[in-house]
Amino acid sequence: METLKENLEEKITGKEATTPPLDRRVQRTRQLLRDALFQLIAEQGYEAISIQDITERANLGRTTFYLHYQDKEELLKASLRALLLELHAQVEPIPGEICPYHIRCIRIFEHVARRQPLYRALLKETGPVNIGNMLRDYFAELFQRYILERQGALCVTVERSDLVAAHAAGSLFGLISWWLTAEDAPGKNPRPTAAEMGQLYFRLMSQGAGDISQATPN
Amino acid sequence: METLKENLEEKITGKEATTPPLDRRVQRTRQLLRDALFQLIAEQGYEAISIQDITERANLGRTTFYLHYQDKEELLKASLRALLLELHAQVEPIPGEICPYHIRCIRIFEHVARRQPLYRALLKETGPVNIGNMLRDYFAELFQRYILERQGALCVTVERSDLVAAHAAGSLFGLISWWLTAEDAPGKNPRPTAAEMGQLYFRLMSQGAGDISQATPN
Amino acid sequence: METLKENLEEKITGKEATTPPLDRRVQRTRQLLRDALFQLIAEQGYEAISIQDITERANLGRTTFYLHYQDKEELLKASLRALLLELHAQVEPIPGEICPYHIRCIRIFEHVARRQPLYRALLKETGPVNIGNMLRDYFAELFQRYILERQGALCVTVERSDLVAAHAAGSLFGLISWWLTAEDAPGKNPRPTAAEMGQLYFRLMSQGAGDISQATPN
Amino acid sequence: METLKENLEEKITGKEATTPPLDRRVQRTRQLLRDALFQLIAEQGYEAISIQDITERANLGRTTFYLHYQDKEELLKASLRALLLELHAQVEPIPGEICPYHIRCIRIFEHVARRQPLYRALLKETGPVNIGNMLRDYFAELFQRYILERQGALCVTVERSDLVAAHAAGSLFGLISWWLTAEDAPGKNPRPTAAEMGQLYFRLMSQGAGDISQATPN
DNA sequence: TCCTAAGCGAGACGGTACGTCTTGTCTTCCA
DNA sequence: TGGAAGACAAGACGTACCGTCTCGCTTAGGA
Repeated sequence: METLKENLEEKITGKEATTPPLDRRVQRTRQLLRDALFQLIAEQGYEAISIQDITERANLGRTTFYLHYQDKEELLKASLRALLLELHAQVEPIPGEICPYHIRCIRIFEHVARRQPLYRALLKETGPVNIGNMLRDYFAELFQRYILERQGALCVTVERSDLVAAHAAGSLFGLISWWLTAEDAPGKNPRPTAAEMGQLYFRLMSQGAGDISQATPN
Repeated sequence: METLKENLEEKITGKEATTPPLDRRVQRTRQLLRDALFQLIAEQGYEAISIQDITERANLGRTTFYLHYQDKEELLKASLRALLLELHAQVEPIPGEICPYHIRCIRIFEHVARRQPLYRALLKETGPVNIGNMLRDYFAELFQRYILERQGALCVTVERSDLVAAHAAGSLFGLISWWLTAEDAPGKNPRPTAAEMGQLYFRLMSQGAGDISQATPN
Repeated sequence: METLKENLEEKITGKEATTPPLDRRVQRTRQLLRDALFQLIAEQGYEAISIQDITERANLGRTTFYLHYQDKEELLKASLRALLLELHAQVEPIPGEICPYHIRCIRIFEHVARRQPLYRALLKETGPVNIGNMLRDYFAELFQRYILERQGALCVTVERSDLVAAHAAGSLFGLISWWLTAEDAPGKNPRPTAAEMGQLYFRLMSQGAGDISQATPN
Repeated sequence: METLKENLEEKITGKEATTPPLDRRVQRTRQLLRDALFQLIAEQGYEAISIQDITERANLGRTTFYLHYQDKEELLKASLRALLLELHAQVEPIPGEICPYHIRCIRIFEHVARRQPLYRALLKETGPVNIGNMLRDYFAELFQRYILERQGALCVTVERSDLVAAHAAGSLFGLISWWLTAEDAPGKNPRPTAAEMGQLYFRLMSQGAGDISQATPN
């Protein structure tokens, strides 16, 4: 069950992992590029950024960028992989820890809260890579694992586990999106806390929004 | 409650609606541009399209594009508004018709099925506009309307109706995404039909995926 | 010897003369265009003017321009022909009048003085038509006529009369250019009057700048 | 008295002279652009040339043009400066050489003869820069220098030396124009040689076209 | 008096060139 | 060898004019 984490780690270091030590300068340069990208995304959104912008922010020459990444997109992917790894580390129980699922749900929202400006930018304007889809895929994998563990206890047959995972991931994605966009206007209900969001999400997953089967509108 | 439809209609025709006749040539030209855009999106994805491409496909001069739209993005928005209007027309009950919600859910998937290649491209690679968010917003509005009608019958208080709408929309989005991506490989379960998807979606909404509260994995 | 005047008149009215009456409105419209052009040339120079500018200044629709002239250039030519006709009328002696050549020289500068802003703009920045060449050609023709009348009295053989005409025209052109550009700064010699310029020009033509044959500079 | 040459050299190399080495590639590229421009001017005239045309002829990318010159006009100016420098080098006596003015006049026409096609195009159709005026200004400077050296020997007072220079330059310009345009038709006088033109020009300058003061035409 | 042809305005359209911006490649130096 | 600097090709962008066209309005002059 550690495959996910390993997968992510592999993905993040990517081909970088192949040449093991890899000159510290190189590592430092790449880190500078990644940091610059995330800073700029939070400020202007992904689309508006040029490679020039990134290297200027990172105090590097434009040519240097191409020594490490082919594309703005490749850099984005690498950076997102790092972000997901961070998410994973903060959500999954540490070995030996008992951590029921609803706690993990809360932890997800806590992670998002910590990185609020970045997520806000990422979710609002999605570049060619579609961070949304990447997140959804990760969430789907997360839930599929759970469903497989609990098979039989759910009203959904295992064969459709991927489908349910898509449902859960989509919902989570929608909720995060709503949460980051919701304003804390006076007179309105205050924006829920991360814990409340996590609880609510868990309830929506397990029980749905209520029995609406006899609805006959119009 | 017809505001949505009216809104959409207003938005699509936009300022075009103000000067009622608006030279048929203009209407035709804009239609050509919209059609060309959707064709090309299905073929290459949004990002890869240049304005040159669009006008060539539409058999128009490049300059003409700028007489009608500022941006590739503006054209996309107008086109998406038209698509949503189409969706709306196919989902909402015609006056006098009785159409319970689960039927509407099925109709949504039927609409998607009809426009499969387009949706596949739109959902996969999202440009600056994020069709996903637009769809989610529409779905959210759809469900919020329903929740308001049925308030009391749901386990969610009305004050959080927008939150639940975000959940429902996100889930729907996730399911559509999964549905369009799922392949019909032999040995695997066959891809569900639109009706099955609609039913399933309705059940997930109303009852959730099952009681998973006592989960203690890991 | 009146061919020149007739030529000019023919040229100005151009094909317009073919359909004799030619609706007064048409005449008026063309006049408006010509006036607008000269105004704008004096203000911005020829190159910077767009057809839009001309028609706006003339209070006409852009399409209307093309009903009368093919080009900005064609309009310029027509306008210049009118200007040359004016020059001719003011320089040539009226029938019966005795008018020695040095008087005509003065009249040329008087004409230029009257139209100062226009000439300044025309000489400084020459468009594709090269008003300079047109003027030079006219001057050359003027002097050639004189040379032919006086043949024998000049140190230049008749066979080279066109050459001398080119010399005279070029010089005149240079002097006008200098005259229109020279500023009347305090401490400097005051800018010569039109009469002085005419006299000087006549002297330079007939006697040259002085005997410089024994020069051995450097 | 060497200021002129130095001025010209400064102007040609322009700011390019400030960073002495200036990558040979840059020098080569600019040379290619200049050559392409002159070729095309001789073929089609200045106005008809697009920047595209220039860079294609020079085997360069269109963008590259803008790395070196702002405008077609700026390139023209730079090219003309080089041409004038060439003229200057061929006309002025080399140090120690004794070269009376009438010889220099001949050399001017010899230079023009060498560059015939170019000059023909430049004089006929003058773009916004007006090569004519640039040449005239150079000629004027040339003659003003001479007049200052010989002051007293001329019938024109020194205070008006600029005026006489304008006369001389204009005349020279007119003669060159005529010379390049004159055709060598059978039955007509043969086109004069460069030496003849130089001699003639010198005589027209020093003695004028003859005494025409008692003319009473018409 | 009507009505019919012409002048004219408005503006959609295709086309060409412009000057700018970004990308990715390459080459040359420097540490 | 990693990185800086920067020339260069390629190509899309949005803008500005151009010249053509179609559509109606108005305004005479001839029936």
